[in-house]
Amino acid sequence: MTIKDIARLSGVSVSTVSRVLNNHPDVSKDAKEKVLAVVEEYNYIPNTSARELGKSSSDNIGVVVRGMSNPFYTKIITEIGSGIEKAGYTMVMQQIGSEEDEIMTAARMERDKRLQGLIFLGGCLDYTKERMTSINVPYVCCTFNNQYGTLDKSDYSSVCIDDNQAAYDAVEYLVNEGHKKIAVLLSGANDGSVSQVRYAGYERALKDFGIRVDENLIIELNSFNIAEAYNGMKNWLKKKYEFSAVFAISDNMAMGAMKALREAGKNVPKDVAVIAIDGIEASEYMNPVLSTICQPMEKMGSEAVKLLVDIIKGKRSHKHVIVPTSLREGETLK
Amino acid sequence: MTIKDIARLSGVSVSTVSRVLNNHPDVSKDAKEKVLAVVEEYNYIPNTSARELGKSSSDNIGVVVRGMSNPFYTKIITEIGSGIEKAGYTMVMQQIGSEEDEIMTAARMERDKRLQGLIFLGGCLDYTKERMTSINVPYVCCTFNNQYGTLDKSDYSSVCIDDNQAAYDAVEYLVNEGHKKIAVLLSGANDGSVSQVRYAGYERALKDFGIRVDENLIIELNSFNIAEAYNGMKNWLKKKYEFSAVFAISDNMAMGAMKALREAGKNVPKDVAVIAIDGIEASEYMNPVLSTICQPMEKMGSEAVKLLVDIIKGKRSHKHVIVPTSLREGETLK
DNA sequence: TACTTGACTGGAAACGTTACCAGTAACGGT
DNA sequence: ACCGTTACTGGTAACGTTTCCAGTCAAGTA
Repeated sequence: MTIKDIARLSGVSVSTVSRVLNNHPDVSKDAKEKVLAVVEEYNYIPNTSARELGKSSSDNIGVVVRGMSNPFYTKIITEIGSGIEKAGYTMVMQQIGSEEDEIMTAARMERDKRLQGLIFLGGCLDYTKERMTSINVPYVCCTFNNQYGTLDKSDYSSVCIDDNQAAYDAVEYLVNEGHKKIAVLLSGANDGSVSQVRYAGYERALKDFGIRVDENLIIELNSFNIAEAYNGMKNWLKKKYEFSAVFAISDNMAMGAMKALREAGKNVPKDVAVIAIDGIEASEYMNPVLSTICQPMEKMGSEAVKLLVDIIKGKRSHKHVIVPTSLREGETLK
Repeated sequence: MTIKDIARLSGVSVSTVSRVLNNHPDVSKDAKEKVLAVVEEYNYIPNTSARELGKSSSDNIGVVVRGMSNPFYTKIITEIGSGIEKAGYTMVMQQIGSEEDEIMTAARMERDKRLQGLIFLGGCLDYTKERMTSINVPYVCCTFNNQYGTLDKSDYSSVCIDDNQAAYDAVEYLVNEGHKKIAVLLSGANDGSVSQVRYAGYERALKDFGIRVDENLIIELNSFNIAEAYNGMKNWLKKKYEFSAVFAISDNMAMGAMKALREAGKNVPKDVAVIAIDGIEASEYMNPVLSTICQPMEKMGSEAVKLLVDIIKGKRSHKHVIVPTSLREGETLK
């Protein structure tokens, strides 16, 4: 079944069929009906490859995810997927490990799959203006915004929370409960991005509240991995530094850390208060329930898609969206 | 940059360039080198649409996921994604809600994206022989195997654990601890599939150990959703049925249920023992650590891809793989 | 020597669309 | 009566590959 067969069967030309299928104007009601009837009858589906070749473009939107194992991303991806679908595009997802280069991956994808746009999820700070020249389609950074990077704000879009402020808020909650020795659980320089920004918020808060930053209370991990947080915390606890609270820059880390605390005989929240950022579902079912600054994951996903699609269609220019956070008062604070 | 340009620049014909790019035999070493040099120099990437059109086929493998929100699937998807990538194919993923029809979705995808094969993740029991005739490429069912369905075993492949036996094992552990009043948390008929099979294992075990099935101890939910398990358990607890253990057919459900138990003042495991099936990462970090029958998620994902690719390439015929489970002895058993 | 084989090559017709261009017919305004 | 416009239509050249076919040339064989 090709467009030619449809043309023959409905008694019009190939051009007319193509016009009908693409909702072009200038086609008579009569012709339209005839064509659609035949299309319906034979359950005809156009050949995507041929269509893409003809148009020299596609309806593909690329999604590059760094570290999909973090459950925080799952919800966002789900939302992005259905958003892309609904907008009539196709999602082409590529997950990459921490060692791979997402910009090169994206550039390859862009050409290979003839992408119309890109969404980066969980990216890094090292997006530089020069490197991004290899990307020739509009892109949206979801969950980070290259705040300290060299990118030109008018060259891309972003959807994220105010990470610095979220961290600040978290620390403020702890300080208000009387905590002064606040350990911070973060991911090392390589994984950069969000981790660094949130750390900056931690530092800013401490400074504001007149608390000295204590190097010994900084627990640096290599990733956002839950198991690693567990091990990292376990090792750090052996050093017996004094502390009364933990600020984990992600729920996942907090979950790992809490297990280590429990095993070390520390009661949360009696002995140690814990707060984090993310608001994933699992952490709401822990015992005790994790107190955390929630990111509106669904909204972030749908917003990223909406933005990108509008930009692709030329309906708007690049924009940087800061979505609001909310506190989940769990049982780990006091 | 097209194949024509490459041909011109390397002084050979288009055909030869095509042959080089596709690793066809019968091309001289000399020509091959010249072409590859030019390809390298100009960083040429073939046009996928044109290639697909020319071959009237693609390198796409479809993945249809029902309910990606269940973290159990995330790991499998990750593995499937990288497996497909490594095999030189492209993953086209489509997630569907509980109300959508995955067979129709798959059939549409197959034609639209010119799929070479399909992987179904988290499917249903209602795959019937007639309905599956709309799928004309090989497919692999991952995490379920249509055990009670009407499909012909030689028409498809599957990779899953022995769900019936896993449930049996779980119940056996409980019985060995002396439990007789074992509540079961499962997902209602619509969501069928795995839930039904596991329930059958529960029943079989009870029968084997001389315990009567008590309708009151069957807690039926509408999905595998954690929040729903929480609410379902909460409501069920109001009925004050006597019970000493809970068998949840999935980790996610167990996590929801445990929160409800906690809030009802029931201590796990002192008052109530809990066991589940899945072995997701989060449940290992709960307090208490969930005891569960682990599925080898990575293996299941990679196995599914390997099987499918081999079948696509004609290297083997359909096969049904049962992967082994393992017990994670957590802290919810005694 | 003549004939076959094998290794390699190029030309060109597909593949199934889109988009441009030219063309027709009907209709309104001068 | 003529022209311009509008509403529609069909023909056909792209789009960038793959693949088939026919060919060349050199080496091996009878």
